[in-house]
Amino acid sequence: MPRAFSAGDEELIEAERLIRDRMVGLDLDLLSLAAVSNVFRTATVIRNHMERDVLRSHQLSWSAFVVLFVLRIWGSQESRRLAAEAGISGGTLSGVLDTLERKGLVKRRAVPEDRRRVEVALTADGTKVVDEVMPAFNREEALVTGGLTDDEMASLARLLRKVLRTTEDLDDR
Amino acid sequence: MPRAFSAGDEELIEAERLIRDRMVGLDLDLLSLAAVSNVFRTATVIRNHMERDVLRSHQLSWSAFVVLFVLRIWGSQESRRLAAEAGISGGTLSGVLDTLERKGLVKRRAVPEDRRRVEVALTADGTKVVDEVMPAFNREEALVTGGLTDDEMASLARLLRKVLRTTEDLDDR
DNA sequence: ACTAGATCGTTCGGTGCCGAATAGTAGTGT
DNA sequence: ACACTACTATTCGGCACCGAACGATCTAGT
Repeated sequence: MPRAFSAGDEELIEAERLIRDRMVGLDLDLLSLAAVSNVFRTATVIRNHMERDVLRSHQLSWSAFVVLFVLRIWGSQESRRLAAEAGISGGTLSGVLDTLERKGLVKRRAVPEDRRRVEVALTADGTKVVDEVMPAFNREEALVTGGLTDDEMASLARLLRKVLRTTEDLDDR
Repeated sequence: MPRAFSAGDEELIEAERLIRDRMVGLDLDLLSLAAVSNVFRTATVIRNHMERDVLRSHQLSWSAFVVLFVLRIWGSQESRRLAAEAGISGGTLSGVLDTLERKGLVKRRAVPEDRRRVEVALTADGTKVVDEVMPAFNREEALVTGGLTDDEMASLARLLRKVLRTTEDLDDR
């Protein structure tokens, strides 16, 4: 998303005016546009920051880390649920699991009752990696949210959850 | 990010308790964790929604649309700035521009004064595509933020801008 | 039993994405 | 003039990503 949407309040207002001028007649909802744009821009910047400063030194991609984290917190999972929790498609998960299995951080196991399904579990090495990375990751999370009070962090999380649920409801239809 | 972080307040609290239990001794900042997690989860869900319901029918990827949008609003750009505005690396932009140029939506032009640089401009077709897609895109933005009041949307944008700026400052060091 | 349909994980094609390496160009100092 | 440094866009390798197509497996209905 365009940088100027997010650089500061003054620039935001100017950006909105510019958009309204260039898109005259298109009748855009600029409040929604600004809110959604900032979600994307913030996510991109934080993700890049995390990949560079935390994950790279452990040779982990973003999705690989998310998968390991989900397994660490919620325990062994079947592929389908794991993909949903990690927010990636089944096809993508297959590739990520190939990578993680090659590194010995994760293990696939056939489910006896239903041979279509596969259960994924952390190995001891995998557990060790999450426990090393997670604190470093969380330290950076605290840094990037350092400009917010506790109330603002909670408020941010609450507003995002609302948008999230609304979008999921739209998709479920 | 894990679904349970975001499904609702009760589940969030349970998820936090679960994380604290599983990660005991790691001393995590759960407020930061929840805020950042929700940024990612929300961005992913909205992006997937937009790609499926708005961009697919126009054969556009997310980044391709962002590039077209930036060019439409801010006019012709040189590659370097365009990549920064779109939030992607220079290497990625080269590929995206190849795709867009192949479709005839965009045109590269050498800058006479400095032959290293390249200026990118929308074609007439490209302009037409943005003007078709943008209103549909914005309608979906309004839908996904439909659960928020105007004040909440503005507040969400403001909090995200704060996090964004903090992260950018971290990266600039 | 048997078939029709649903559901699972994987594979595949096309694209995006990054960082590193590269080639070409410009500016600076000597 | 010349080297040195800095900067540009591109190419490349490796991984991620999606949706569609696929093969294997389970389930329901007959």
